[in-house]
Parts: sequence; structure tokens; C-alpha cells
Amino acid sequence: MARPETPTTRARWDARRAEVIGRAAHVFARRGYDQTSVPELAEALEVATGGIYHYFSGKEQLLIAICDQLMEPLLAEAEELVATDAPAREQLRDLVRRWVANVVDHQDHMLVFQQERHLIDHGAQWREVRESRKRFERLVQDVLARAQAEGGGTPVDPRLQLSALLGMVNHTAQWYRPRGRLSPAEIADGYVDLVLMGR
Amino acid sequence: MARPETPTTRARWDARRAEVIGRAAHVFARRGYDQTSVPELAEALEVATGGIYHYFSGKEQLLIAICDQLMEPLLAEAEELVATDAPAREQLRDLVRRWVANVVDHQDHMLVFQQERHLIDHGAQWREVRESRKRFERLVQDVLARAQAEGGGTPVDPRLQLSALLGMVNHTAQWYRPRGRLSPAEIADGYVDLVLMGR
Amino acid sequence: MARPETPTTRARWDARRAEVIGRAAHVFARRGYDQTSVPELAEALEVATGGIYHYFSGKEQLLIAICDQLMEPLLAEAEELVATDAPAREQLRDLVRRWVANVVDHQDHMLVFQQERHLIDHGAQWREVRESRKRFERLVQDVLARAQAEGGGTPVDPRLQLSALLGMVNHTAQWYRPRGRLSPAEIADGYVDLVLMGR
Amino acid sequence: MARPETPTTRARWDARRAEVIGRAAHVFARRGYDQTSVPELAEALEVATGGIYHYFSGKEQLLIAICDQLMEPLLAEAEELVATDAPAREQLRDLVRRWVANVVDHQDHMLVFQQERHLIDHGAQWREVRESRKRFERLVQDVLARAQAEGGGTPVDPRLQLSALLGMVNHTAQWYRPRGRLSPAEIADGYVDLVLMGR
DNA sequence: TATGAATGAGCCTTCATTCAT
DNA sequence: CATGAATGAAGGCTCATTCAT
Repeated sequence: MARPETPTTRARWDARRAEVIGRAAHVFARRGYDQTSVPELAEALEVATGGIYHYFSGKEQLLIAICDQLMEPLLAEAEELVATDAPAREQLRDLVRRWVANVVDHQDHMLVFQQERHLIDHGAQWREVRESRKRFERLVQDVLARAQAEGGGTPVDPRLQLSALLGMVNHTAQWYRPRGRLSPAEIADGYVDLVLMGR
Repeated sequence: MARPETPTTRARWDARRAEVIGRAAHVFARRGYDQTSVPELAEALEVATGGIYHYFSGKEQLLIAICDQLMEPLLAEAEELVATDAPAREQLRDLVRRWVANVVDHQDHMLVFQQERHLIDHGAQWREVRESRKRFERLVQDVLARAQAEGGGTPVDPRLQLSALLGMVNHTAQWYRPRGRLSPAEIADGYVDLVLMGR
Repeated sequence: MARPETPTTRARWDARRAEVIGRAAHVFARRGYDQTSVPELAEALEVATGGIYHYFSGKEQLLIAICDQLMEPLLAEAEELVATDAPAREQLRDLVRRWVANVVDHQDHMLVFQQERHLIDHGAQWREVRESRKRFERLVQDVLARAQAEGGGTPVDPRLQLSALLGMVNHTAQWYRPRGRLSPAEIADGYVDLVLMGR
Repeated sequence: MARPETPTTRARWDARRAEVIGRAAHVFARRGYDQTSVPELAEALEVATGGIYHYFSGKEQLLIAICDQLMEPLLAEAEELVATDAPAREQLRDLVRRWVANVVDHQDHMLVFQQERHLIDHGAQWREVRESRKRFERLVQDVLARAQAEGGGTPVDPRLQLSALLGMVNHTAQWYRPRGRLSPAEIADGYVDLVLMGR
């Protein structure tokens, strides 16, 4: 729980912490957050029960950490990407590709994220996660609007378009299998085609 | 838990049970299934703690009943609809309209359904619910394929198209508000336009 | 719970009550008093849950009634018997015969009685049952002492002799089977032979 | 519940477990097994409610452990004893002495054992206890038969003799007081005299 | 740093009992 | 008289968390 101060041990601590987060996401995704007891979790993580509390002050903090590990790299990439001066449709394509790649790389995190949406939406300690999500959605909305404008408008309501895209991409976590027919990039491109109606 | 045998009392029992299911869906959607204790639930349902067990043999059975109340009317309507001899694109449009209407009418049920997907996918008592869902998805897949064929094919992978449609429609439960700009039918039509890329 | 006043209905009420007691003894003997719920009991008795409360003010009263149904006829017979002017050894033999007959006829009652001894010994409402038992034991003790005196004493401690006899006879409820090799009277005679060491 | 693996801690765990069993027997004997709630029990045992579950997987397992703690040493002693080449009547006397000593040393265990006979006889998890009891009874039966044969037979049915002995000895738990007139050995000898009718 | 026994609050469920029908 | 739905207290048990080792 107390991050060490010497750089070497701190790096080791961070690495161990990150690993615990990833494994926990896996366990929570299958068994559910609430339905996984801390002893069960500890067993799956190959630490003693109390060991978890070296990295997290409580079970809910671990859940928050899972969401952070999901959102942070995505948000960083996305913000970097929209800062380029590429055409909007190219930005959109790149954004959706990275987004899908993130979903696919953090499939368990996504499933947990969706399961615990009620906590994210209403929980007291979840403001930060809530805002990350909003920030990301606004960013997508913006790129989408610009891409649409470039293409000469659309008969479909822009907000519906955004919701549809969010729905498609997030839903990917529920069916994607690593050895599937389509690569993450192909999936992303398919989504862009649909949402822009091929224009 | 024991459905009465006399028709009159049985009707009353069924009505009360259905009402309890609906209210429970509402509470679970906000607070989460596991994070809602049975006493809390009972209070929201305006029955005594033990009263719940007159209608359900346990908390999990209540959750199953919520999913049944969501799936059954949808599946019945959908099966009736695809049995008509209307053109596939018309069938698709009708199907998505009814589907969206069902999501909108059972918004809380849908949110609960999504939260507890890990139970639905892995739980021992969930086989029936699992099969209803699969049946519905196959039905959508079929209509979609026929509609596509009528329109002369598409550059987008058919399975991706299906997944995208499932993602969009299900995601609707997360943002729909009764007084929003778009009616359920308009939302549905928008989805069909996107998934068929306007053809 | 309220015994009727008209003689005819009262007789019917008494008969029904007695039958309920006997059946309850049977159920309690197999499943245990505490481990038999009132709904379970009601089902075995073929009445509705609430029906039991027409004859007994509560579950524990029913248990007391079982003990009364066991003790009352035994005590009545025993008191009548020791009032005769037969020789003590004959009285002893008759007493043990009736006692064993009572155990055999109320086998379930006896098993329940033994299971719930801690209640009988310590329970607040059990004074009457406690005293019946004591009265009976003193009666046996008295006959036994007189029989012993007639026989010219014994090398075995008289109280031990009493305890042994109580132990043997009560234990009979645990192994007696109606179609066994020995009749209740033969069993009783065997006990008397042992306790008097054949004198 | 999970016995430790290191010898030192295992010894401590075993000792604590044994102590808990003994104390639980005491509480159950007075208040009854079912009528003692786990919080009540925990208080008497001076552990927290949940602490009990470190040593037993459930309340019923604790009850089984009480019966094991009663039967195991008795059975071990008895088997050792009958393996000697002493005359049968001497073996019988020694056996009953040890048996009575065991009853007296485990008086509470015996009372619990008798209260919960319906569980022992019918319970699913009780097979082992059931078989221990049967094994002991057969052992007594055997010694008794041989002792009888040495003495030249008896007019009393051998099985009745066995039942009577079982009844006497077990019943001892219900009246024995440590400061009583008779020592356990004297009690045992009295029982042997009665059952052999002084021969 | 890591452990896992111990805690006691809280969980789901069942209970004996009541009372409108 | 009889019913069985409803009550809410209490049941056994599991939980997230702590802390002596």
C-alpha cells in the first residue's frame, strides 16, 4: 500500500502491482467482482490473503486500479493522436484502431468495467474514473463530428452515431477471441465503415 | 415459491411476482445485484425480508426471473415476426424496432443482464437463459443475412455486422432517456441504416 | 388451543389432539425436535401450518404434550400397582412389565424424551414433567428396596441398582423392534432377573 | 479448518482444536446442540464467531468431532485390551472399568451423543461415527459371550444382557457426580456383577 | 516484506408464529 | 375450524480486513 522510495525497489513494486491488477482483472471477469472473495483472489494470485493489502488499501481500490490500467494508456494515446494535423477521417480510423486494440489487450479489464458500471456511475470514489471515461467519449465525439463534416454530413443523428460506435467497440470485449478470423485492425476498420456508412 | 393452484389466487400470485421482478430489476440496476442485500431489496419492494421467499427460492432465482421477464416477450415477438412472408429488410426493420422497444421498456432488466453476464455465461442454473439469448442472436443473424442478400451483399464481414448490431442495441440501455430527442423507433431505424450502410 | 366446551366436540378435539401428539412424536424421533420445522411437521401431520396452533399454543407445548402422553399412563398404572398388597417382588415384576410395555408402546415418545433431556432438566415450563419423572423414579426405588429386603439384601449398592434398572429399561426404546425374538414381558423379566441377580 | 503443515503450529492447532471440542461438548450438554447458537457457542469458547470456522467447517462437523473425541480413545483401549490373553471375565471387568471411566471423563460428550442419536443414526455425514459405535458394541458382545461361557452359561438371553449392559453404562452419564459415593471402578464392578448375576 | 489466524459485522435464508380470509 | 401468506427475528456462515509473528 505504501509505494517504496528507493527507485529500484519502487520499480519492482510497480511491476508486481501491475501484474496483480492484470491477474485480478482476469479472475473478476470470470467470477464477478463481488462473487470473488479476497481469499479466493489471493489464491488465484498466488499470494497470502494479507498480501493483497501491500499493494491496495482495499478490494475496491483494486477494482479502481483495474479501470485505471484500462483507461490511462487509451486516453494518453487518444489525446496524442487527435493533436496531430492529419485529416479527421484518418484520425478517426487511427483512433478506433487503437481503441479496439486496447479493448482486445485489456479484454478482462473491459468485462469488469462493464460489470461494475453501476459502481462507476454512482460510487463515491469513482469520480476520477468517471471523468476519464467522459473525457474519452467527448474526444471520440469530436473526431467523429469532424470526420462527418469532411464527408459531407450524414442522415443519421450524430449522437446516435456516437452511441452506436461506443456500443460496438465496447461490445467487442464480449466476443473477441485471439485466434479469430479478423484482426483487431480489421475489426476497427469494419466499425468505421459502418458508422460512416461507407462514405 | 409454491405457485398456488386455484386460478384466482394464482393470477394474483403471478401478478405480484411479476411486479416484484420489475421492482427488483430497478433496484439491482442502480445498486448492483451483489451489493443489494436482501433486507434492502425487501424494503424497496415493500415486503418483509422473508416475504421474498414466497415468490423465489433464493436471490439468484430472482435474478434469473428478471432475465426471463426480459427475454421471453422479446423472443416470442421475434419468432412470430420472422415467420411472416415480408421481405427480409422489412423484417429486419421491424425486428430491430421491437428489440429496441423491448430494451427501452426493460431498461433496468437490460442493465442487470449486462452486469451479471459472468453469471449468465458460467452459472450452473443459467442454461435456459443462456439458450434464450443464443436463440435470439441466431434469429437476428438469420434475418440480417437475408436482408443483406436482398441488398446485394456488403463489404463488411457478416459476423462483425451482427456483433456491431448487438453492441449498438444493447448499449442503448445505458444512455436512453424517455424524454430524449429520438423515439425508440427512430433509434431503431438509425441502427438499421448504420448496419446496412444505408443501402 | 382452546378446548371446546360441548362434550361431543370436546371428545373429537381430544382425539384429534392425541393423534397429532403421537404423529409428532414419530416425526421428532426420526428428525429431531429442533431440526423439524413447523411447516415440515404440519406436512407430516397432514394439516396446514397454522392448524397445529389450534391444539397447541406453540411448538414447545407440543413437546411437553408428548412427554405427558408418555408419563401419565405409566404413572397412573404404577401408582395403582404399588397400592396393592402383593409381595414386593411380585410388584416389582409387574411394574417392570408395565414399564417396558409403556416404553414399547411409546417408543417414539421415549426417544424424543431422551433427546430433549436438557430441556426437561433445565427448561422453565418443564417443572411438571420433571416432577412426574422424579415421582416415578422414587416409586421404582421404593419397590426395588422392598423387593431387595424380601430377598435378603444384595452386595450391590441399592442406588446403583436403581440407576442400572433405569438405564436398561429406558435404553430399550433404542433397540426394540416389534417383530423381535423377545416379547416385552420377556424383556421385562430378563431385566428383573439381572437387577435382582437371579435371587 | 485447514490443518497447518509445520509440525509446531500443527501441534498448537491440534491442541486448540481439542480444547474447543471439549468446551463445546460442555455447552451442548447443558443447552442442547440446536438450541446453542454459534454466537453463544463462540462466547462460551472465548473466540469470535467466525473463529470456530478455523477449526471446523460447520457446526455439525464440530458435533461429529465431539463424538470422535468420545469414541476414539475408548475404541483404542478396548481393542488393545481384548487382544491380551487374560481370561474373558477379567477382560470384561477391565473393559467395563475403562468404559465407565471414559463415560465419566467424557460425561458431556456422552450426553451430547445421546441427545443427537437421531443424527448419528440417520445423518449422511455420520457413517464413520455409526461404524465406530457398532464396532465397539460388537467388541463388548464378544467379550461378554466369552465371559458367559467361562461361567457356565446363563438363563438370560445374551442379546438382552448386552443391551442391558449398554443401557446401564451409557445411562451413567446422566447421574454420575464426581464427588459421589461410588468410584468409577466400583460402579463398573457393580455393573459386571449385575450383568453376570454375581456368578 | 509476507503471512494467515483472528475478528465481528453482515450476508442469505429459515424459522415459529400470526391473522385475514 | 382451517388455511397459508406474511412477518421480522434469529439462524449458520462468509466476508473484507487487521496485525502479531
